[in-house]
Amino acid sequence: MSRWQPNARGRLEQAALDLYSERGFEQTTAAQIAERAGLTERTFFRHYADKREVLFGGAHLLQELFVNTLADIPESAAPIDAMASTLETVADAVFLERHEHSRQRQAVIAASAELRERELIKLASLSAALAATLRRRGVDDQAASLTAEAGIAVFKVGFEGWVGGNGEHTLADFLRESLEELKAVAAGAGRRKN
Amino acid sequence: MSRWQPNARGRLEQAALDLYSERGFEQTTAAQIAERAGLTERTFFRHYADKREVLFGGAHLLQELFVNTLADIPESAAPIDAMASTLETVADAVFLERHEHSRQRQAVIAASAELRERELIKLASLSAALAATLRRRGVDDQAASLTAEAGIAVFKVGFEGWVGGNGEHTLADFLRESLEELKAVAAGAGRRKN
DNA sequence: AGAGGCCATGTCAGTCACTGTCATCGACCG
DNA sequence: CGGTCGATGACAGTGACTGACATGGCCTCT
Repeated sequence: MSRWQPNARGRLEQAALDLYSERGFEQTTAAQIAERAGLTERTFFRHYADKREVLFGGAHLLQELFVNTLADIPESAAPIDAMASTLETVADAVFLERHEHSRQRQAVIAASAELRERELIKLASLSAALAATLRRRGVDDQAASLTAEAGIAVFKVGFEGWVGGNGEHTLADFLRESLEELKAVAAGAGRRKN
Repeated sequence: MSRWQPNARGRLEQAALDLYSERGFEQTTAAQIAERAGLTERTFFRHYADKREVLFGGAHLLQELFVNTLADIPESAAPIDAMASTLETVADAVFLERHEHSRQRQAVIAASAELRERELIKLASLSAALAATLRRRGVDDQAASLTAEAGIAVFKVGFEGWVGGNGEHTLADFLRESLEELKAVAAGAGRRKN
């Protein structure tokens, strides 16, 4: 019999997501999350640097997956194709079974400006890491930054479409569509309505 | 003789930028900013919703300028060209005489994760406003989002180059270069080093 | 000119995010 | 069995931010 229940982090994350969903992020105190998880406020802040971070615990692993996936693609591929392939691979590896979970999580984030800020800086960090990986593959500085930023833009737009959809199409489907649209736009052929 | 010195907001902004530069954002308290501006902490928070916002007072006006500029471009222009033109027009209207000021401000922001978060959400807001403007011009939803995101990416990369440069070239110069690079990247021709 | 309202600011008390410090106590190691 | 370690608790403190109310020049209306 151990002194504490196991998986403190997991309990904190679950309690936080539930409370943020029920009453909103701003209306939830760290002490309430800790209490629901059977811990104290002080312990909450030992596991997470701040109230928002508890929703982004997986971001580091996700970024690693992105970077490793991109690094494993043959350097013969054009940067934009390497990015496209990376996005699709990660989408299939992580987001195939998570439509409902992603939807709930995204709803919570969208409802709070503070959480949106945190999500944006995570995406910026991801973009910087992808750009650095492209540079290691021999891509020019500026081209690497722009390829990574474009990839993130494609991901944002595709993800938004996927989360708002009914689950009939996979995230990878949305990403392919989004990438094609970006190529069309960059070529000066932005699509008109209808 | 009026009861208070005029231009409270301006004094607060100057005091904040100075203090953030001198001792860093986290090491500066709102009370210190207010004191240097000859006001109280409470008054600081009457003018700015939080400690970060004092550095972003002009963002709303800048966004308006972007949107109005884009809205004034003939609808016959391709979306990406309208975006490109908008970026250059704004660059020449606002950032011609501000190289040193932009450099100092950007250094302060880059030094603080919290300030970077705030900057990212301002850029996201700008992107959303530009996308909405493109939609009003008859551009398809997804194409509008991607054109706006691409424009912001071009702006980020160009701005970074300009701020890091010696002032020989204008921001508009950097933006043109960045846009060309994005077009090359999207076409599958990302530039290699050297 | 005088009355009254307006509005930017001051004052003060309160909540909550987050931190530093020290105590506790089961687990594990030798 | 004694000692160390690691996760947690307890508690006090700082600083961001808010709500409520007071103050006193300034403007308007008469």
